[in-house]
Amino acid sequence: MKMSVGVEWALHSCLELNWASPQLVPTTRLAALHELGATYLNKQLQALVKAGIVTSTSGPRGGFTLARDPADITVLDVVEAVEGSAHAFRCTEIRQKGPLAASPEACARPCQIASVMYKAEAAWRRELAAVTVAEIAGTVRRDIPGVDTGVHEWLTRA
Amino acid sequence: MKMSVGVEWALHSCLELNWASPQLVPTTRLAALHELGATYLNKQLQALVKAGIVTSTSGPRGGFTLARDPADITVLDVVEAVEGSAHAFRCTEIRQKGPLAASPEACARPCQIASVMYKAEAAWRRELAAVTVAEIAGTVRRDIPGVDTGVHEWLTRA
DNA sequence: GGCTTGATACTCGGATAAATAGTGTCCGAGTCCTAGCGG
DNA sequence: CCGCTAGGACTCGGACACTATTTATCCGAGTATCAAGCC
Repeated sequence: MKMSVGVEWALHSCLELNWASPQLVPTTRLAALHELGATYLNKQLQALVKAGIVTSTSGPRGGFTLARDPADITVLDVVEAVEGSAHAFRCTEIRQKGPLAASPEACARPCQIASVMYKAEAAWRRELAAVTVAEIAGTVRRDIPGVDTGVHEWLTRA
Repeated sequence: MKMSVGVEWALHSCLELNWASPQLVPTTRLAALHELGATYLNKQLQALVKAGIVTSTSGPRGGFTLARDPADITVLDVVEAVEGSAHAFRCTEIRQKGPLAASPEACARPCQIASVMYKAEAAWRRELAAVTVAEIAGTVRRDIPGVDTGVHEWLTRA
C-alpha cells in the first residue's frame, strides 16, 4: 500500500505551474527545479494532461500550463490522475467461494468488510477533495515569502 | 496505490477465527473454507501473530486463534499488521533539492503537500480504527443468520 | 493395567522462486522558430 | 525591403527496459499425539 512518487512530483509541479502562469514551462525546466528525472516527470505530466488538469503545447517555447483555475484543482484530482481512481482495497468476493459459499441473494448486500474499507477510502478522498492547489500555494507563499515570484522568475527566464 | 489482497484474507480469517473460538484452526482448514492458497494465507497469519492479533500453536491439533477479545481488534490493527504502518504517501523532500532549494529553517515546518496527504491518511485510519472485528461479525451474523454456527461447525469438525 | 519411551504425523515458520506493478529511459511525431532566398 | 520557403531545433507523446514489490511456493524446526514395550 504505497503511493507512487509521481503523486508528489505532480503536486509540486502543479504548484510551480501555478506560479509560472501564464507562461508555459517545458518538462526539462520543471524537472531541473527539483532535480527530478525529466522523462519520468514527463510521464506524470502526461497523466495530468489526460485528466484535463494541465494542457500541453509542442514545439519551441512549448510546455505545460494549468488547464483551469488552481482554485478548481483539488489534490484528489491530481492524485487520481496519477494513481487512477480505482479502490485501493480490492474485494475478490471470497465469501462466494468454498464449501460454505454465501448464497447469491445474500451477496446482494456488499461484503461488510469491503464496506468498511470503502467507507474509510471515502473519508480519505473527502479530505483530499477539500484542499485545492490554490490553497496550498497560498499557504506555502505565506510560509516562504517571495517563493512565488522567485519560482516564476526561474521557470520563465530566457 | 493498491492494497495487498492479504488484507482481505486476513480480515475474513479474523471473522472466522472469531466464530471458531475457542477452537484452534489450522491454516489448511481456514484456506479451504474460501479456496485460498494455504501457504500464502499462512504468511498473512504469521503477520497477524507478529502483531499480537492471533496466537499460533504447532503440532497436531494446533492452529490459530484470536489472541484477544474481537471487540479489541480494530480493522486498522489488521490492516497495519499486513500492510505495515508506514505512510502511503512518501515525502522525499524535493523542495530541498535544486537551484531554488528551500532553506533548512524553512523546512522546519513540514511540507504543505505532505501535510495534506498525511491528514487524509489520518482520516482513513480513524475510520478503520472505529470498527472492530466483533462489530463486523455482528453485522454479518445479522445479514446471514446462522453463519456463525455454520462456520464454527465446519471449521472445527473432526 | 499403568507408565515410559520412541517414532510418527501434523503444525507453524522462515527462506526461496515466479508474476506483477512501479520506475526509469529511449526514440519518433508534431510544431514553431529562424535563416536564407527570391521577388 | 518584404514575403515565401526550406531547414533545423525544440517540445510532447507513446513505446520500450529495468527494478522493486507483491504473490505464490517449498522445505525445515518444533510439538503433541499415538502406539508399543516395559515394569
